[in-house]
Amino acid sequence: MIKKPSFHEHTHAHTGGGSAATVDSAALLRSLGFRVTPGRLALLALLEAAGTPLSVQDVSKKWQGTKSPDIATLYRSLTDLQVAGIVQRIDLGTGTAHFEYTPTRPHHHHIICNGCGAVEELEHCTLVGLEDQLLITSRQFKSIYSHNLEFFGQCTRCAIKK
Amino acid sequence: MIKKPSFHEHTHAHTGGGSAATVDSAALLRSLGFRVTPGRLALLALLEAAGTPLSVQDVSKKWQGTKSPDIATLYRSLTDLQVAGIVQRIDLGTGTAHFEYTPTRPHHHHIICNGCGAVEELEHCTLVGLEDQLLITSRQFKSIYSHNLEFFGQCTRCAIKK
DNA sequence: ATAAATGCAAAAAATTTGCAGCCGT
DNA sequence: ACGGCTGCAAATTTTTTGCATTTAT
Repeated sequence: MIKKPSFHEHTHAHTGGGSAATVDSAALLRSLGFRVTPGRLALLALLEAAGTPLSVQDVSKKWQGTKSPDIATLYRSLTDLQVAGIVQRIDLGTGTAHFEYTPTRPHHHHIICNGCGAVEELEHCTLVGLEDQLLITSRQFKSIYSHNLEFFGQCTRCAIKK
Repeated sequence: MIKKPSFHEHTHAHTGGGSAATVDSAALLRSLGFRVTPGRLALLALLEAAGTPLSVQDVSKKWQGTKSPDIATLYRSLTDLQVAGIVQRIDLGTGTAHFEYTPTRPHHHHIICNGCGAVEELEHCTLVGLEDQLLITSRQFKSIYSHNLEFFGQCTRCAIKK
């Protein structure tokens, strides 16, 4: 189901100079063995600008300038990028997959409002230590690659309304 | 989207005497305002016996004795029970919802194998303290009701195979 | 030139909804 | 008897797949 991409011999580009906080997505894509297409670049730019996890529907709606790529293409791209590790798939409890691209920001999690669905990004994650600890007591596992952590609560606005 | 159930004036049954580790699901259902039907009881029993989160498909396949309830009924029941808080909806990263009923065991999380999908249940959760801490720094949130936490790694069996 | 990326159509899978009849309380 | 619960059919929504065409390298 999930296949690792075949890495190329390119360097793991991160555009050394580091022009502002923006990442050179083109170089990043290339370094991962992807071809640099306008669609891919626009997709990553859109995700990055959004600042919150988006569903495929969201992406399609927010797409601007050119006509949005086909839904099928979006699913394919996002899945590929997620497998490559530069896009994270997040479960907001809505039943549909959401994707996040955070080339600059560190690994983190979210808190979602049960009332209105508002998503707040949390400061960086403190679970790395926990992973090591878990592996010690785990019977079946010797390695952890990733984790998902989402909190669900009520945002202040919804708290007032009710 | 997710609304808390309106509790009745019944007592929060847990069959006082505590006959074995098994919970009196009938009383529990009643205490939450649900009707006690053979389907509900069998569903909870099946989930409890499974010992791992099940999808609606899983439930339907594992159903035994009588003919499995309709998929629509399963979705309705599981959603209701989840809203009531006695069933948890878990995201195993498969894209389909999984449900868990653990009336006796404490709140916990899972580690899922990226290779074969094996699910191991982790010892109880240590995140409660973290929640309080998060709320202090959160801008938009003052209360957290729940959280999802799943780890993804490689189980020892899959580690050998590759 | 080659293989990857995309669009389009279609299929498959997951989830929801409407409504009539059944059953727990 | 009332209202919740269920089955059945159908509709929606989400996600995947096949194939011909375009495009990056």
